[in-house]
Amino acid sequence: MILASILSAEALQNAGRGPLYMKLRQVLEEAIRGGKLEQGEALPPERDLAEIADVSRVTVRKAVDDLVRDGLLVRRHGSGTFVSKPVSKVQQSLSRLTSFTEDMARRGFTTRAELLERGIFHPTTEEMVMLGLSAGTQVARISRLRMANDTPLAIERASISTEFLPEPENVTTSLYEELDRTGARPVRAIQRISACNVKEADAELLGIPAGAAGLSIERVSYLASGRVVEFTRSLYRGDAYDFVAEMTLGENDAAP
Amino acid sequence: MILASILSAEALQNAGRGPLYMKLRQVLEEAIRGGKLEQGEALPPERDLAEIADVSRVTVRKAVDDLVRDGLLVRRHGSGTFVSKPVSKVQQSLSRLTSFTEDMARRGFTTRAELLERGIFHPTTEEMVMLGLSAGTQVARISRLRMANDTPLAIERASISTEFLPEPENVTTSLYEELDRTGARPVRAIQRISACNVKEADAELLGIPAGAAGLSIERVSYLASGRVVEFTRSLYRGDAYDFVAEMTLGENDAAP
DNA sequence: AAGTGGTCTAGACCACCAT
DNA sequence: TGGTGGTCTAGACCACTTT
Repeated sequence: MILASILSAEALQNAGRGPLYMKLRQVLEEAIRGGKLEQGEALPPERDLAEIADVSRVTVRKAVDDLVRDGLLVRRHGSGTFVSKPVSKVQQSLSRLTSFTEDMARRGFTTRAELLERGIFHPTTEEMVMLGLSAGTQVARISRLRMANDTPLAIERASISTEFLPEPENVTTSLYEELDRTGARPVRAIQRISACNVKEADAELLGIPAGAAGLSIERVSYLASGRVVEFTRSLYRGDAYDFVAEMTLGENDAAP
Repeated sequence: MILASILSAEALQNAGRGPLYMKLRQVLEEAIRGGKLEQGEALPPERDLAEIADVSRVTVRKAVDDLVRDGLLVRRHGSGTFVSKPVSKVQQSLSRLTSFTEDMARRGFTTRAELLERGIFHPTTEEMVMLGLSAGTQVARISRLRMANDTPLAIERASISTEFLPEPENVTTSLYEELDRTGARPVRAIQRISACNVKEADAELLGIPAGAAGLSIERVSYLASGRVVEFTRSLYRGDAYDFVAEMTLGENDAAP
């Protein structure tokens, strides 16, 4: 076992300072980043690691926990712990309003969407405010898990006034295509981008560990008339998605 | 102790399903979000929590770990565990190129910057590529911890060709002000925004737990001539900063 | 000095996966 | 069935803060 020398109790003594689990974490991290452990390769079982490094299994788990959170390792229950294959990043330009489907197609990715929810519901207070719904009206909701090349990339939860999308079941691939058909394609959108730690349930859908960083994007789309068409919350995998924005210096503030 | 009833062993039995630490986490989370625990209020000591809920201290720590990672609780070594005060979010528009200082001043925040590093150095390979430096030339670096109303908000690490910033020690508040003075104020910039889990060292500077979500922003700024002026990596607290982008639908792709 | 969080241990049992 | 990760325990000692 090659790792025996890297992880020997003596090696740990000489590793960086701090608690044992940090030293162990650091040694493992260097082994991974340094290529001593190849992508997809299995780590020794936790019990073996504990014996090799002469620490308790709890300490091994704490070190591995960190590396899993950082995305360097992947645990598979009952199977083992493996060095992850890095996900290549995808970029989206912010200067142009496009749908996820159009966006990915342009890059040559095959996209797929798994339907999580689709139908007509009673609006939440937030939906009423964002979409400008009057009391008693209903709202169409479409929640989808977006995949690019069969890797989950984002969860998208869209709310649309039934006025513009009376038949949500017609939406199969692109929401914007269907809005085109109903004559309600938005021409302007405002996005709010922030970072968050992905909660357990969403993390499971995206295939990432709970607590991993995600890009949360709230988008409100407008018709030329100024009316709000849709309100979408998306959650992108932080390790797989970049947003690119071009900005210019000038006195031209945002359009009305 | 009010918590005794909320956290009693029986209450835990009836809480959501899953492992003990998840139930405990959920009960605590509901108590916090439901306002049963006020902001700034101290949680009972871990040992007490363990006894109240009739679980081991390790299990209590695992539940609390999660809530600390999510930012609902703050641990203070030797002092206690407290319900965090939420940080109000700040927004930055992406449609206009502004400096941090200008940006915050417009919102009425008082800003302060703690200098982390400032001087002239040998460039890294990345800096040479990004700034288009020729071999043997040097690079000016300014790293600062940005604060708004005395709360750390971002770490900013800027690299500038010495051609445009021969005397980095002149930069006190705004980098752009100094570039204005040397006649090298950029007119265009491209930003790449992504989410990441903040590493220990940076987390400490920002006053957030390691692993919390951060917005990583890489910015390359250009002169009107097209030359690159600066290359900046910023790391914003995910819980305190939003980026807002306005987009329009159209055939107008990004400018050359 | 007393109380708090931070780390660590040895051992146990369960749930899942491969064979 | 045997090996793997997932959870849990009781108890110990250390480091830091408060009094």
